[in-house]
Amino acid sequence: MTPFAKKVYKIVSVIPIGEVRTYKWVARKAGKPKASRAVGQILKRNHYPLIIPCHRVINSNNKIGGYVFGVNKKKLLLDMEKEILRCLGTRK
DNA sequence: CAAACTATTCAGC
DNA sequence: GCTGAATAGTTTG
Repeated sequence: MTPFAKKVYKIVSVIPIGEVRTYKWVARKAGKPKASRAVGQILKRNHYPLIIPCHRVINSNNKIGGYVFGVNKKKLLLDMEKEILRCLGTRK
């Protein structure tokens, strides 16, 4: 576990459901605004996918970068989380 | 330690 | 909108 990775994990795990953050945003929070690519790599090779909502981390322009299970799955995942929020919030 | 790789980002056209 | 170059960190040898 590298220090930078640790920061990234913590930051990403703080992202709320239904929200998305960009690699740049995470990198900036980690203290390395230029390490956006490194962030993506860490998420890709992370050993704790359960505590790291990597599907909530996308590139700029709200575009999905990549995903081990497929970009389409990632997109659906985000949409699914929105429905979860709707269930919890409006309790509909 | 150095080289290669990467789910990116920015600038130029 | 697409192509090319640059940045920083992880991983592997």
